[in-house]
Amino acid sequence: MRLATWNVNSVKARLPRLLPWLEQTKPDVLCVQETKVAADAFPAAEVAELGYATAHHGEGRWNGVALLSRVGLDDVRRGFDGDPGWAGEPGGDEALFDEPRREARAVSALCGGVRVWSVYVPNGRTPESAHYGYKLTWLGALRAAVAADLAAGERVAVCGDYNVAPADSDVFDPAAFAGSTHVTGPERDAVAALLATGLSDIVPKPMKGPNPFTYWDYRAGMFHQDKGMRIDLVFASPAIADAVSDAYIDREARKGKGPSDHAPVVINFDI
DNA sequence: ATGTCGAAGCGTCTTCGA
Repeated sequence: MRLATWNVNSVKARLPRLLPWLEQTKPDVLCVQETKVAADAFPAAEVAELGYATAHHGEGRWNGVALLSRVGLDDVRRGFDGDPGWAGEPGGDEALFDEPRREARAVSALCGGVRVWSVYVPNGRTPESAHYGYKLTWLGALRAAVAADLAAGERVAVCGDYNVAPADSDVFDPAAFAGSTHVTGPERDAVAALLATGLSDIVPKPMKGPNPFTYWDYRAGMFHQDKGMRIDLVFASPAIADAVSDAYIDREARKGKGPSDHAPVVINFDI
């Protein structure tokens, strides 16, 4: 089975890159993040022509996650129990409202015998913002939901944009991130706690250079200088992790005309 | 490392988030 995850930064804008990539790479399952389209606006017909069924969880301007599968797509779950929701404006960093609203940041389904999750973890903005607290709480709730899947005996792969670099080696210069989100102790602890439910971090090999980065800012030639981060992660339960035959970052997809700022992570395994 | 990109609003620019 070939499983991939890709933050496409708008599925509408990225369709001219996504469709050829699917044809070339032929993943069995692709986890997509930041679709940025309403629930019914995912280009499902276009990917269906390539043999993929779609489960999309979307809300419009922000967020949005999807699963594309050609090996089955059963028991689809949009969101998860315990999701705390965000009590602010969709784009703001302050909590303003009494009633948090759940955002389209997680979808899971059974694909080829695996409970596959596509997740888009809240950014956190700054460590001082309410959004940062939301990020930590959200990760804690995700941990509980994934633990329930494992307790139910499912094989599990939690894939997506975690907006956390697990280690200093996952950023181009730790000093440049002092005081920033993505590298703080509490964020790394929350990700470690998710792993501690019984998952392994499948670290992909970079196809060029020493750094396993999956994201490079569009600005300032960051990609060409390889000033990136590893924030797109695949966490897999033992039956999968022990069966991985290959794992790589498709940096070719970050090149050329109209790329996403994230590259796909692809893993192959035999179960 | 703040150099770009994408969405949305009533908009052919501005604002915001990432």
